[in-house]
This record gives sequence, structure tokens and C-alpha cells, in this order.
Amino acid sequence: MDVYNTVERATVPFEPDTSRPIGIYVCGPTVQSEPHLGHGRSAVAFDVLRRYLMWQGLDVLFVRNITDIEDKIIARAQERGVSTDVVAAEADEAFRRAYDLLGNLAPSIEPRATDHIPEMISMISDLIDSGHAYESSGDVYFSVRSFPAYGILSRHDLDDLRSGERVAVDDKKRDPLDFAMWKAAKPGEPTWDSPWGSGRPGWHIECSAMAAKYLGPSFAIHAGGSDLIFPHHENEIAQAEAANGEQFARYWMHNGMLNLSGEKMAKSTGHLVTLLGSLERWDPIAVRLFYLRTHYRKPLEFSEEALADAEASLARLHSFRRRFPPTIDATADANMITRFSSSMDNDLDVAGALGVLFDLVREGNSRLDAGEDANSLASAFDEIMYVFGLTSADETRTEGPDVREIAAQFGIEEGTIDDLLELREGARRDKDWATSDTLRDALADASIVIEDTPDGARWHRN
RNA sequence: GGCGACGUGGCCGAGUGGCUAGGCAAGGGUCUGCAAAACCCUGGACCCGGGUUCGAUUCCCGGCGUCGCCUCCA
Repeated sequence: MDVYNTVERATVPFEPDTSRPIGIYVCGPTVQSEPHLGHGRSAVAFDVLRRYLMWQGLDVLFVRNITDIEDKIIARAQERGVSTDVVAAEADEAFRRAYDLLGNLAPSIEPRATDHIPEMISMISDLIDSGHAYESSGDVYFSVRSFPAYGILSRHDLDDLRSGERVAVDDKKRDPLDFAMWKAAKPGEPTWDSPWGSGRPGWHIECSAMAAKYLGPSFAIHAGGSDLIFPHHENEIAQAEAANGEQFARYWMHNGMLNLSGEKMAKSTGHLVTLLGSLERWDPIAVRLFYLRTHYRKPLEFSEEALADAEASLARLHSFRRRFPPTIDATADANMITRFSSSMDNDLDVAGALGVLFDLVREGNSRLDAGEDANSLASAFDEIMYVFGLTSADETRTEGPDVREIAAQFGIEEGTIDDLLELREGARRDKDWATSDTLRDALADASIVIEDTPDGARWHRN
């Protein structure tokens, strides 16, 4: 498999150390407010990466952090007159629900910044001892000049970034580009004790410390949004490598931004579409498919049309799958699997792999229409759908819908969907189209769609 | 100003130096009591100008346009 490594600015072979679990660290959200559609994109992109590696039989240790202490959380808590824990817990809950609805696997480990203050303090102390950091009036800053490789990820040259109007000059810093790892306590803020007095951690240090704790000083993949490349990830590298003396992440992967009217969605400007709202309006799995249709590194433009389009595509996939029993005992079609993997091996070309999936669907439908066996295709379909995470809960649900009220209207007490279908089959045999169609309409009103086939009627939820 | 990405048919969106991407939408047909689903067929594409090449949408140079990062941000 090849992946695009941001450090190299090139697609390179992915050669993980398979003697231990493949460590993936994804920068999770700052839980300051509810998620927007862009957050979902990032989560889905790297969930598919993880699923694909797992599907190949690799052992993956997937860590996604939760930043639960940070300037904006503090500001919001103060505005509302509640503690930062309340703000963080509310937003955390919203993120969790949204990620779950989108069909993402739960991370192996989900560390919170506030649970790792000692690890951060320890790393900061080491950096001070080794001359990479210094204390200044209760703050501790990382000295970018002490780390020659600074800028390796973002390809920034220190002298280009220098001072100017864009970087606030702060006389507590030796160099304007030095960044805070520890911030001295301010009134009304949550604080922790440290060797430099009470205060709280800066943003970047948490990821360096938590990644090292759970994945070791050197691990396979570090991922996140492309907006984190500078300064966040650049700073993470500086801290971690200066402290541990080893290469931090070997591969850096970044997803492209989700745009709204041509501009990036962002919390800070309120230029966004909320994620939970979208998941109510559109089928969550269709939202996932909307993300998947565009390569993860490219910008993705939000539009209602695109979401509706994704719903229609998803319906095609589902209606294909409904032509088979829930469990399929067949070897997956080798040709389709090969085509699928070669797309995926090309830096997760999911859009290309979706093309393969739809080819598979057409071929499978054709075979079924011709009365031939298509189980090997269905089996491949299931594998691919698993990797994409497009298998919806609804699809795997086995119990029938509650149609007792409708059944009662047709004179059947405590009737099931099967009873109704039987009734309708009888009416159709008698060419009683009025009853047959009334029944179908009644079920349609309850979001249950009936389709007649040569082998009898099928139903599914709309 | 510095660093970087992108520009494909009505819409969305892969990919490739010469061989059908795919989805959605549109038109025509088959099947069906009707419907739905499905299958078949059709149209239409690679921002502009140079260059390399037998041949470029694909490589190189230039231009135009859009966007991201350089400040919190998935």
C-alpha cells in the first residue's frame, strides 16, 4: 500500500513495523462546541484507513485524543458561568454521538488532556533540562531555535515566519515563534500544580505526551486535518523528537477541508453546517458516503444536492444487498477484491474503489436477472462495505417492523409484516388490485416499501 | 510576501501518455396488473497558451481562476 506522507510531500510505500500493533494517532476535537460536518469528514477518513488495515489482517492500535482544556473552552465556560468540565462534557457527548451515527469504530484508546497532566509536566521538565525549553514568569516555552529540524513538516523556514505583523510579539518569549507548553494560572481558570507554579498546559504538548504514552516514542501514522499541519503538528514533532530523541510519527496523513460556499467550514467564524443536524436530515450512512466519494486529501464542497445524491447512491447499494439473504456463504469474488485493493492501495483511493463497488453491483444484478448465482459477488460486496463502514444498522436488523395498527385495519389482530404480505399475495392472486394497492400504500405511509418480485414480495424501510 | 493544493461531461467525482471510471440527473427500450427494483442503449469531458512526444486530459513551462496554511481550527 502507498500513502501520501505530508513530510515527504509524496506518495510513498507504507512499510509498517508489523512486529507490533500499528499505531495510529489522530488529532481529535477540542470539545468546545458541537461538531460540524468537517469534523465528521476527518473521523470517517481515518476510520476507513483503520478498517482497511484491519481488513488486511493487521493489528491496529487507534488512538484519538480529546482536548478538554483550552482557551475557547475556558471562554465558553466563563460566558455561561459553568465549569470547563460541563462545557467539555456536553460537546464530548455530541461528538461521540455523531461519530457513532456515522458508523465509525470506537478508538482503541481515547485519552483526555486533563487526565495526562503529569505526563505533560514530565515531558516539559525533560525539555527544560535538555535546553529545548525555558521558563518565563510562570510560563514555559519551547525554543524553536533549539530544534534545527523545525519546519520540516510544514516546509516553513524560520526566517520566513519570523516576527512580522502576523506573529504577536510577546516579551516573555525569547523568539516570537517560541510556543507555550505551560501557561501560568490566570484568575478564574482551572489550574494544576507544576514545578513552575500553578497553571495549565498549552495545546500542542498534550498530543506529544499522550501519543508517546500509548504508542511509544516512535509510531506509524499521525493523522489529522490539513489545517493542523502548522503550527500544531510542527510543534508536536519539535517537542516529541527533542524530548525522546527518536523520529516521532513515520507517516503524516492529512485530510482536506470541507468547504461551504467555497470556503472552509470553521467553528471560529460560525461558517458551518452542524453535524448532528445533518445526521437528522440525511441518512447518516449517506453522509458517510458523501464524504467517501471525494478523495480524503481533496477539498470537499458541501451542498444539499450532493447529500441527496449520496442518498440515492446508497439506495442502489442497499437494494442490491436486499436481493441476498443476511448471511452469505461464499468466497468473495477474487477479481473484484483485487480491483478494490488496488484502488485502496493507491493512497486510499476510495472514490475509485467505489467505482469498483458499483461495477460489482451492476454485474451482480445482471447475473441475478439472468437467474445465475451471484453469491461470490455479494460476499465481496459485504467485505467492501465493511471496509467503507457503509453497512447500516438498519440493514443488519432482523426483527420486523411493528405493523399491528395497519394489520388491524385489514382485520388481522396482532398481525406481522409477513401476515400482511400474505394477505396481499392472496389479493393479487385474485386480481384484487384495489386491496393490494391500498395495503401497499398503507405500508408506504409507515415508511415500509414493498417490491414485488417473481419470488414474492420483499419489503424494506424507506 | 512565504509555503501548498486544486481546475474533468447537466451536477458530483476517480483515473490514465494511446485501451468504457463510477454515481446522480436526462432521453429511449426490456420486464411488470400497476408501482418499485433491475437490466440494455444514447448523448455529452478533461481551464487557456506554448513545449516534449508518433500521440497528452495525463509529463514540462507560462498564464488565468479557485482554495488552504502562515492566528484558534478536523
